Amino acid sequence: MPRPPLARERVMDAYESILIDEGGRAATLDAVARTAGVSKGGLLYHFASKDELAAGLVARLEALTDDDLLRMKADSEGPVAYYVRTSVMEDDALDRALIATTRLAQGGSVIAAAGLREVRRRWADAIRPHVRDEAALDLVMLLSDGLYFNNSLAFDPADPHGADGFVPTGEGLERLIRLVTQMTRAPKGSEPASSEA
Amino acid sequence: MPRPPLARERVMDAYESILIDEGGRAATLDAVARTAGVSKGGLLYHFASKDELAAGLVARLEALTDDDLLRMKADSEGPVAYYVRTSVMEDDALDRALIATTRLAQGGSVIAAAGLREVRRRWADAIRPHVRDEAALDLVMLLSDGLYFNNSLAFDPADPHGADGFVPTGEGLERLIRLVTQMTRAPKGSEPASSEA
DNA sequence: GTCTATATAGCGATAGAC
DNA sequence: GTCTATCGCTATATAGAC
Repeated sequence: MPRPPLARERVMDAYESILIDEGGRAATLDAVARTAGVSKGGLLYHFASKDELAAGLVARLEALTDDDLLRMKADSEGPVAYYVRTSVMEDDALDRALIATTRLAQGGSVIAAAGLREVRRRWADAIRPHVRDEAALDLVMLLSDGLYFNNSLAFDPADPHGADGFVPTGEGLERLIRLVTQMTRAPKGSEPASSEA
Repeated sequence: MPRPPLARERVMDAYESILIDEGGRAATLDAVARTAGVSKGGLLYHFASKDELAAGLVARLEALTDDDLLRMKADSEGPVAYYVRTSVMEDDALDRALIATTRLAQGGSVIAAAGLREVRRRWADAIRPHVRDEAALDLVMLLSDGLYFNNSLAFDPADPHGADGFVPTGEGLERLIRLVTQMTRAPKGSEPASSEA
């Protein structure tokens, strides 16, 4: 990798943070530059337009998704439990990129919406061999989408009522994971690692 | 009801349509007025500010939700099947208000986010007595959220690949509904219509 | 590679005629 | 109740100095 300049990464981080904390409308070039500690001109050297900023975010999301797919494969609990568990926002790099991209997509960014569909497709492909059928796959994917959706509606991170109890945590989450893994598990000795159409 | 002026409703419809088709950023006063066939001044007579426009949308969403809760209660298949089935966008009035409000919320509108949480709470309260436990309720609610979320990512209504196969339809949807209703059904003779904490 | 200064356009909202 | 005209602000993007 050509290892990107530090300022570029700082701009990207600032863009992400503003999208997450204040929504798409607040993510102006001015606000992003100020938060990143550079001038508007400095920002525009690295990202020549707002569209390039969005494209940079999608690229970051896709790279982080690749990393996550490797961790998912290696997880001892299995992909379904891993996927559902990691869908409750922990504020790690992947969660942040995902929420930020979601905000952009809802604002009308075509490139962000396409990026979201692409990473979702990758996750679905990785999970498909481990569930019993397409209905089970739909269930797992949609459940995860629902978790991210609810998290993405909580704007004020200091407000514990942001997600308003719709995102289970702790024991509630564990019970949900047990319910879903039981409901979707592929029959023993079917296709634990094979390919499927 | 004092029956609102026609122009007011036309403005609201236009606002909704633009939010759905082009996203929150495109929903400017100019664009809304043009689509509604009134001038900007005319629009601002009915809605004195952009915030009032957003508040009007939330009010419409809440009214449509009340209607839907009545239909849900009366549905012969039961609330869970009804709720999941009606979560795949059919482009009816409720779906449109819900997607439009979602767009606003993701853009950073606090009032829209609060409105969404409120209607979601009403649906959850109506469904709770009909499922086995809180984990089952979480599952149903999150699944529905996931369906709406995916639908809300398909911007171009002419593009059938917008939701990219993640939203099951036809037989796929029926299988999903069967899976979920079986998974969450309350034990026979528990509390089919009682109240619960 | 980063800055300041500025061009240009679009937005929300007001004022006042009809 | 609806219109036109316009103000003041903010946004994206460019030009050019350092």
